[in-house]
Amino acid sequence: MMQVQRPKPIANQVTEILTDRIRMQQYEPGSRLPSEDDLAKELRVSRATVRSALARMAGEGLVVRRQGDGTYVNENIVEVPTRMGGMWDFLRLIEHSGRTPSTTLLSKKKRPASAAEANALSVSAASIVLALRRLFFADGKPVILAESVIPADLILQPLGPEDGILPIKDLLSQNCDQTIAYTIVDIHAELPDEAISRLMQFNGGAPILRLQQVFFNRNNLPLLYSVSNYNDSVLGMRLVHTWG
Amino acid sequence: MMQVQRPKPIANQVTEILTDRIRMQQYEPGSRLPSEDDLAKELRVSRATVRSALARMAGEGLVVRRQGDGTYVNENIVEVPTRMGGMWDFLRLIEHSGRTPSTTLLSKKKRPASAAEANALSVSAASIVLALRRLFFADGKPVILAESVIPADLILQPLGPEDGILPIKDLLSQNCDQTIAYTIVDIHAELPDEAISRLMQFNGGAPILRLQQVFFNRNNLPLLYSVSNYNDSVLGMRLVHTWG
DNA sequence: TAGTGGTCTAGACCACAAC
DNA sequence: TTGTGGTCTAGACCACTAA
Repeated sequence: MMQVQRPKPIANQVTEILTDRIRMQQYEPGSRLPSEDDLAKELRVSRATVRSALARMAGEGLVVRRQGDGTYVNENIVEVPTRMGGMWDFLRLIEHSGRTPSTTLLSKKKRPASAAEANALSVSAASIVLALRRLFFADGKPVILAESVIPADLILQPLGPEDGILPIKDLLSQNCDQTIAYTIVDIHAELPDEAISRLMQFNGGAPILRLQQVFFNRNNLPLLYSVSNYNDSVLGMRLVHTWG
Repeated sequence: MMQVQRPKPIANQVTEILTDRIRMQQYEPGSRLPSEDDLAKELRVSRATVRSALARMAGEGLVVRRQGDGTYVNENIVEVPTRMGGMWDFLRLIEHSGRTPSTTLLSKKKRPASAAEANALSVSAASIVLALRRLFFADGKPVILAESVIPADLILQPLGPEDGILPIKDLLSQNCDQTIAYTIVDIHAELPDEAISRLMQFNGGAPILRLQQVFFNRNNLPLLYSVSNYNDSVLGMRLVHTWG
């Protein structure tokens, strides 16, 4: 099931190299990186390629660039999961917060879509979908309860017993041969109902974050609709937004 | 107080032109844009410049690009405020949702910083800050209650009577000569206390979204700390995330 | 003034999808 | 096969900051 490894784009490799150096503190927080010309010479690539990598890292907030001065490691950003995929890969998100992640598959079944699901996925009412209910833990404590719904006709390869706990990105790739291009997220504050409170071991009346997401591929085909209940008293939700 | 207008970068102008054409439906939702070569010829710029503009628009989800095929207007994105600034400019955000925005300044005063504020702004405990409490309305209904706090020593120009209702971006620019480079946002679900419920005209026990933000300039200097209480039952919070 | 990042160009070649 | 976007290069010039 492993895909063939075609050579990665040079700019991505440069991004990885520089990101690794920052993570390994080879470039210390707050310090200045070598100039674009120096990096280009060292890595044997053009300055444009280095710039493309640095622009991406600046967009994620990992570095700050100052014209006439230099490129600096952003010391405020170290613990923020600013990577695109990382935000919706709950296991990595929890791990990133310094806790031990784990997950269980509560249920996996095919059923007719609800009205809201059919609407979100642009499929006809009550058409068949595969529904996965999953619970994610941080240090053994439940933090995220997610229900993901996929149109049944997208599934090319039946899910094996281990596939239910895969990140959705990988599940869509392996079982549907689909790649996520973008997602639209609606964020709401909710009071958990009794079923959710029980599963997430709530006792007080604390509110939770509820994220409703639709994932699309490059052809604007809705791939997956997901509702995540997010216990933000345990695991904070943090974003970085860059300007320009 | 108007700044001099230096010529805008060509790539930004191209971005604006193409974005306008999409907004004006000159390029219809779902339709294919002219090829990069054609746009470059038409606008008399290099293909690299066109690509820079299109890459930005694709990063915001406004268009979808398909190698070997073309660049398409994303029909799912029309109402999503994906622009970087737009997310935290509440007046524009409300306007974008199709309602009439308005705002009032509840209070404006200098006072010592709280412990949380001093920590967020990296200033010494109880140093003087300017605090603005603002309430934003959509069609006359209160939707966002925000308290913004600026270190007093950043303020070069005293705030006039009209400055209290400016977007923070403009306020920081005009009165502090500062530009926002990025912001770190923490999102939580909260039950509003009695004071907030009264100001936002709540009656039931519905939870709200609370956003805590710190805005930084390119020198990593904290400029402003803001706590926004967000009535998401009136005004939904929606984000777009692109991959790649 | 020297060195940095910011912008832009022209051109080459590749990967991919539609016809 | 053709045309599209994806990648990369080399080089020029500009804008800004620090010394």
